[in-house]
Amino acid sequence: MADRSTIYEVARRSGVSTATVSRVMADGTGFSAATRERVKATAAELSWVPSGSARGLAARRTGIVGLIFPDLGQSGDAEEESPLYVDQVIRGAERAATSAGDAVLIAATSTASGRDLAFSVAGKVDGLVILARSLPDDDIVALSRSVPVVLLATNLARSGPDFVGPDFVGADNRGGSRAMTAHLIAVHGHTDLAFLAGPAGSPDSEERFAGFCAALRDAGLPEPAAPAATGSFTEAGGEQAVRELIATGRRPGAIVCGNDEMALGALTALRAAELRVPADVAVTGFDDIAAARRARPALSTVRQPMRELGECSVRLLLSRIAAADTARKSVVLPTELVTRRSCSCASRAVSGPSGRSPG
Amino acid sequence: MADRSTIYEVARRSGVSTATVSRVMADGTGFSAATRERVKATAAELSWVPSGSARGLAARRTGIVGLIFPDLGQSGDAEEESPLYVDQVIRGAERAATSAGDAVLIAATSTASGRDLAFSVAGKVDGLVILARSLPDDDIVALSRSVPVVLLATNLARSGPDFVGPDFVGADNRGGSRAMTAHLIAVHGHTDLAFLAGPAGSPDSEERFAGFCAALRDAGLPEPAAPAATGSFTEAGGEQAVRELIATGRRPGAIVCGNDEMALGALTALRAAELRVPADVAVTGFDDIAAARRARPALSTVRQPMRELGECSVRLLLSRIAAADTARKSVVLPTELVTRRSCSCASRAVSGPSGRSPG
DNA sequence: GCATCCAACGTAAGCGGTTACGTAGGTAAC
DNA sequence: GTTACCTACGTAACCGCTTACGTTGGATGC
Repeated sequence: MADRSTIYEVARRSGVSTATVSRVMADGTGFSAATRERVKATAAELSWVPSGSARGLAARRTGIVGLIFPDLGQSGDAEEESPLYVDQVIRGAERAATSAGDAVLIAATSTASGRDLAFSVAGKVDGLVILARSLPDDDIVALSRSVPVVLLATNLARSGPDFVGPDFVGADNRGGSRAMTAHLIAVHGHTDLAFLAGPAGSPDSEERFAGFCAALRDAGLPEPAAPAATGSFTEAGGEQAVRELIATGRRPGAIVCGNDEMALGALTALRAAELRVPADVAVTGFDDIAAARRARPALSTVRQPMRELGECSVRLLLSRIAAADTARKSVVLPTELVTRRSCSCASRAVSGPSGRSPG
Repeated sequence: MADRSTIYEVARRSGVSTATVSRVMADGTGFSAATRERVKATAAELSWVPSGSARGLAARRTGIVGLIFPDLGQSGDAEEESPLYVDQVIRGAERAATSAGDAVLIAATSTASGRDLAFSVAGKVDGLVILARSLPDDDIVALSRSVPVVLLATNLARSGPDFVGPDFVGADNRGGSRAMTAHLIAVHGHTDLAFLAGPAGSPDSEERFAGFCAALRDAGLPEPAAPAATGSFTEAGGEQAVRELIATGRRPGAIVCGNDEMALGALTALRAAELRVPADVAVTGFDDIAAARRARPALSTVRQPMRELGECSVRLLLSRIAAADTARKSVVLPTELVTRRSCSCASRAVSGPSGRSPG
């Protein structure tokens, strides 16, 4: 509690200068073993902890990285255990940071306070990891002008000629979607597949659609020019999109959805239309949120390695902080196929890496 | 990236002094609207964010609170989604901090690095919330000498005459256990109940045992002098303890376990002994970890309000930071009874607050 | 018309470390 | 016995803010 003692006090009592105390505390060199012990003893005796603020100021390095994530499930998840999606990322980030001697500052952006919060955090850290859907692109661009930023699982839409965006870490959307689609074709014999896209302009959705198309091409099936339907990345969006699809008279054998929420909505719409899943139509998602496993039927999906994404993004951020003026990097982590009932699989999980590529 | 500009640069370009810039950025008073806009514009133009370190140094307040938690499930939870226990606390802490304008720094202590990590964090924050099982008591005492500390869901064993421990926030162990035991007696008619205690000296275990005894007393049943068995707070501990209990020839109608892990172990031991749960013997846990719901039979247990605990501990910490020299506080939050198959209940969840009391 | 008061600033002394640079004393080389 | 060099420190100039205190100029009171 008595946070009163300073490096001066410790130096005085140890009979050395503040420089020496500083060197000892930083595990540096330039002092004898005896001096080291004396200083450490004095510090312990005074229960002195060097001030992070003073250190940060003088050394121009706080030793803190910030993680900004969207505050999903503000309400309504009293019953539902909230998607541990974000939690895994947090844990991964913490682990990577700690093992590098840094700490992680977390902040959830509720749409209201997002901008101010983010800027407040930006001042306290050496760099920022920004998770998808935390902030509008403009704010991200603004932030990245005052502090190193790594984007996680999202990418800036704007890619002008000389615009160099922040570093990026994400999962292999294309490969995962391609693997899932190939699975539906090769294992379950589907030939009439429909893709349910997320909001227009979403890089995630576009990449997943590209993977879907690639798998069709691979199998020699006709490749659609555009997704069969489009909606927002929500249950309501998926339900709506499938309802409209059905209304057009289309009856695909399988529906590949842009994400799990949409797939969940798709299940609802299909049930309402008295179509059985997977007997009449197979449904797949993307992300493997907690609800996917609990859906009836359990949802086949593509899992993103959340913890690894968290770790990876912090590592990338730290390397960027250490070397500011190197080329922009982007890292793509492999996804994992999770096959459950909704695609007619009985097995628990067939896993397989989907690919890995530089950006 | 160009984190170059300082308050001096902003002041110069705005034609004011640094004091005015500072006042504007802190949303203070003592400047005209015109000045305010000019400064804000300049700041945005330079994409300047005030340095948290410099602010912290000058104002003696970082605006950061630290949360220290144990790094459970380092390995082996590839299949198991790790108990979201801690994650809920983190989210709660984040919410409370953010709404007070602060941020949360998180750090997981793996037994190896615990001490150093904690002290490193202590220097960067205004105060610390320390979750149960993160650190040995000695380290907690040491930390609390250099920074305000709130203990979460654990309490220091040592309570010497003039020893004033840190503030404390926890769930109503006694009330929760009492309610569960009363449920077993009143609803399911049990009269021969056994308590499976955690490690000796654990305040949690002791309080839960006390609640167990109180319920027996309430019902006019004989009250044991000591728990029927004792083990560590793990599955192995619970399994072992029940095996030994059975070996003595004892066949209680219900086993009230010190926590969920022990209860899970108990299920295993009972199965091995060919005793059916709940037909032959009822089993209950404490905590409501994720695995409790998925156990066969699903485990009846007592849920701690993790998110609320996180929120509450941060709020308490912030009030302590604001007013250092007030009496030690302790807050006890009510628990919730969660009845599932393992106590013969079919219903999903019967909830009820268990009590609330000052310390 | 003059004292009073207040809003709107400016001045400058820290806050508690880090670190470039300087120095003393001892050792090795020749 | 010098010179050169290295280890183990000390000196002091920052790092970029906050804030107590001082100042100014116009409005107000009488």
